[in-house]
Amino acid sequence: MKPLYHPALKDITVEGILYAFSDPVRVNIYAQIAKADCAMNCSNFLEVDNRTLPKSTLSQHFKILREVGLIRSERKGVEMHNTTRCAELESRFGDLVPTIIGAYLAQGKKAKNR
Amino acid sequence: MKPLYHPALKDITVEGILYAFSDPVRVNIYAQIAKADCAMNCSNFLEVDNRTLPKSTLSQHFKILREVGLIRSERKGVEMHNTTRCAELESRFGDLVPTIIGAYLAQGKKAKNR
DNA sequence: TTCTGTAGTTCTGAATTTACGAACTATTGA
DNA sequence: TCAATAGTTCGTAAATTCAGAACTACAGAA
Repeated sequence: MKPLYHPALKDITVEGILYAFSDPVRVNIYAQIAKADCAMNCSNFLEVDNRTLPKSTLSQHFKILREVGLIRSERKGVEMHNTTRCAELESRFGDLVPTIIGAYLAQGKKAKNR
Repeated sequence: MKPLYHPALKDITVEGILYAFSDPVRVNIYAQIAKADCAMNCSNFLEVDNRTLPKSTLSQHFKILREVGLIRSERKGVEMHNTTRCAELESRFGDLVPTIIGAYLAQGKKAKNR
């Protein structure tokens, strides 16, 4: 099995980030990892956005988040340990990622209050 | 020909905005409209990102920007008058859109300086 | 060591989405 | 009414995404 690819900070692009966040499932996953900034394995996400997703689909979403440079994934035993790369990202893109996630979460709250 | 659809402010979503910006061509078009905030017709964009695009493709990109709520398009004679809805957007999503466009433009500048 | 269960990846075909040329609509001005 | 310009819509080919099945990797038990 191929080793997981993580781009260097300098190779992370705004286009990549925007592409990754174009799917609400990925925004949701990223927001959850960011909130609980520590261990997060795929199985925590079998339910995202009230939808049950097959693990192959989830694996693809994690792969995209990883290869675009938003998260770091490390194998810990059988599980995968996913964390955000937010410190690095902030050094290069400022508030871009927090602003997107903030807007996404704020909208979610409003929707609930109806 | 069907009249052009523009969503009401309350129907604009973060998901929609992120989806629209997942394509660099659309980010580029939006950034240009925002910069020259006044008349902007499609033909100004036959060249985007150093690529020549057919007008049917451009028309689709404008349609997506419009239907997601990012721009407003009005027919003025034979041409189309495209403007951003930035005041409305800011009232609802704060800095979301300016932050995204800012990050995109900042990256472009860095790339040029190499 | 081997077996079993758990976690995740890769492969593959089907379904969906996107791109773009051709044909069409709308408007203006000769 | 005709021609020219601007843009949209249609149809299909190309590319992308989804999800089930098969596979790999590791840990713990027998």
